[in-house]
Amino acid sequence: MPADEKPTASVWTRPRPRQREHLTREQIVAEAIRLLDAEGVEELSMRKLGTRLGTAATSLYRHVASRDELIELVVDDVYGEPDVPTAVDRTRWREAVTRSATELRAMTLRHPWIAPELGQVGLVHIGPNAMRMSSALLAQFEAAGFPADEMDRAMSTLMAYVIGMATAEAAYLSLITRSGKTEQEWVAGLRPAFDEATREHPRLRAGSSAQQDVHPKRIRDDNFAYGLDRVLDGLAARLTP
Amino acid sequence: MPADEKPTASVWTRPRPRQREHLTREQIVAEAIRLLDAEGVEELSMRKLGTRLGTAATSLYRHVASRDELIELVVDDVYGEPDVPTAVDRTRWREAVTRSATELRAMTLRHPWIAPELGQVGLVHIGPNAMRMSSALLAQFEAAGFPADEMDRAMSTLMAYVIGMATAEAAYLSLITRSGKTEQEWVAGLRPAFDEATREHPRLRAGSSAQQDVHPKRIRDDNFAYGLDRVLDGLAARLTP
DNA sequence: CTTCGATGCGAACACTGTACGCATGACGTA
DNA sequence: TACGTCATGCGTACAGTGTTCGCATCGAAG
Repeated sequence: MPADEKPTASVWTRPRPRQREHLTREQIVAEAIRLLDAEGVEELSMRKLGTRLGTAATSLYRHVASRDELIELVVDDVYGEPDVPTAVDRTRWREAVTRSATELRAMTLRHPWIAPELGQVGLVHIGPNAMRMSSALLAQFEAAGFPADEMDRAMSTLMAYVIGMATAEAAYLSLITRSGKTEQEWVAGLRPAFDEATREHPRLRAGSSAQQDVHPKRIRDDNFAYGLDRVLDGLAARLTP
Repeated sequence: MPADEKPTASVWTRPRPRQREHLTREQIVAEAIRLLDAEGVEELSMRKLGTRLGTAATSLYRHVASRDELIELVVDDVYGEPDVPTAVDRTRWREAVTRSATELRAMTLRHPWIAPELGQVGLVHIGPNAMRMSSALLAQFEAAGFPADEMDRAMSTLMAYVIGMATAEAAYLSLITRSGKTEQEWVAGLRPAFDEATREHPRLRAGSSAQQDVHPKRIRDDNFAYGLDRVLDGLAARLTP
């Protein structure tokens, strides 16, 4: 065997032709979501994703135009998760909307990395799942009795609240995850710095110190429910004059 | 003159010692904001920013620990822009809050790149400007008569709505800016694709086609005002039972 | 068996954030 | 005036990024 043989010349060194069960866009998106959930958005690189899928990074470009497009696909895929009620009867629209809002929040908390993307791609997505979701949500406001020219403003109001709130929570939880501590440890550890920073703004301290012992997750759930109720109160007032 | 002389050996090739008017953190932040406004967040690189300031990229690290920290500084600096009323009398809290919300939205629209950052850093910032702003806003809810344990929930509700709405708008406007067209051209150009995409969800088309001739900016302003009024209605209902 | 389009992939390019170490300036002290 | 010290600027380098290109190889169709 000559020493200078090219690597591809030997049957042994040449990589076995891989089992050609074709790489699909769906597999790529699914694995990307797994990677994003595990490591966050800035740890998603094409090479790392390729490795996880057992392919070279550049192979991904046969199925996806760019990293940005991949993220668009990933976002729309996640939009397929929330289970928003479709058929609604007139008297229970508020239940349905509450349920939808809760599902959307849960979606964002399951995938905290999605929040900044929503801020980059916008809240109006044209992916199929996002459209299905929006359409179903809009149907709920229609069933509630909102006139046609007010329906989408009502929906935007709700969506803005939900996304805004969930974004704040997601960012907060991402920080904690990156720090490697539990939420309670993290809160406790930050308290001195927080007290120091709020020395000049004692008002900001009032609300949080009252609930010092309550489980943080409970607080967040309550906060979300409180605001959601206020928003729905305000919207409902438009229906019964 | 020997041919192999090192560049630093000659008085002529050696760069003149630069006028040492020290680079400051303030200058860096200010120039970063200018660059971000002009080119967006992913065009902000340390080298490009250095060039604009007439320094080497690595010099920036004497004043700023990392790119991420720079962005934190930049975000807090922008939080210094909105003019939120501080002293409020009991009967006019709603005016004050409306004014604050409008200022916050304007801030986000002036600097659309800030929206994704809010989703990454969180809505609760510990920068001095962000804290001053939060404190002033909270004072308005206090003046309105919200009990201490409800004040910050009310504020969070409002902030979530404002940030959510402004984020959506900012993302939308960023897209348009990047396309190089005016908002009206862009809307018109996208209409066919939109109609195609909404073929299966005709509900989504209803609201937008009704306002086809209205100036888009007007629509956005109205949408924001509508939702803000609903949120404030819902909050106000807690004060006068 | 041959041909052909679709797919995987190695190499390369331009670019990124940032660590390191050296040079140079300004400044307090002798 | 001379020296030492410290903060600052910056050239170099490294590991990593997204993406393009061209070649190799495959499955299926003719």
